[in-house]
Amino acid sequence: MPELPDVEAMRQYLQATSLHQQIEGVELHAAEVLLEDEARELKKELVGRSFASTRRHGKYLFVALDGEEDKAEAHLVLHFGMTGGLKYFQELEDEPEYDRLLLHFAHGYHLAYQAMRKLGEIQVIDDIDAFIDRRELGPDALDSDFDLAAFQETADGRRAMAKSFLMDQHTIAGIGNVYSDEILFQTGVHPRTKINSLDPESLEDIFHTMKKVLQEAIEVQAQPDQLPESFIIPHRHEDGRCPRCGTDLERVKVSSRSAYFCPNRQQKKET
DNA sequence: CCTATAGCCTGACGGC
DNA sequence: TGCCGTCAGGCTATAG
Repeated sequence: MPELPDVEAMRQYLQATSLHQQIEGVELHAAEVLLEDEARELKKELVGRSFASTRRHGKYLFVALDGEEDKAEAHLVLHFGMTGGLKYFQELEDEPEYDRLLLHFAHGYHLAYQAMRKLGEIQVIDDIDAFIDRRELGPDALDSDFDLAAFQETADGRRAMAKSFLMDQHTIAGIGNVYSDEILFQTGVHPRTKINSLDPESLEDIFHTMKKVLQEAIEVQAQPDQLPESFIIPHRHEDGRCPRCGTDLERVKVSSRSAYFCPNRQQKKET
């Protein structure tokens, strides 16, 4: 589930539940591939400290660690891959399946990072901006500094298909398979349209729709069943029909991902 | 520089 | 029932 709105919902969730509680224990369960550092280092970094604040960039969640003065600035980095999530709970019987990182707080509550498929990432870093640079992440899609002019600049000269363009984290950080479908659906652009073949008005429409769709999804905590029926997301499955004209939705591969679209409202534009 | 493709990881589901 | 292929809202490395 984790695209920008989902990660933002998790950020708010962690922010609301897990700040300012001392971490007493750290458990790792079959988490090797998720860890950049040695597991022992991760535990050493976390135990005795607490979470002070949160920040998100694209699909990455950063949690600042508070604590001993002699320790350097540090942030826990969480990336959720395709199946990751967070759960805060009190009773150990509520421990979720496939939890890879389990934190025990001083007052008896627990926070679990769980992920069935180990495609995510867990590590501790000292500098968020350096991390974003190192990963060559593009601007966060919802960053207010990322305005229309900046968007037009990133699109300039790009021959990629619209869907691939929106999903490229080096270009814009935060949009994945599902929300790229939504943005293109709402702008009436076929997912295989080449970015450099779009007229300026369509490109501008994509930009504004991108901001609006992501914002709206955050407002409902990225829960698909809370999104408007007029979105394509609730209908994004085999047998799904366009909520605006009733046409059977089609599915095509774009960059080896499944793109759902309405063949009536999203006509392919040849280059 | 750019874009497209395989591979990583694990489980669910449908067809034979 | 068991096996096999495909698919799943991720990213990186590599090939063209």
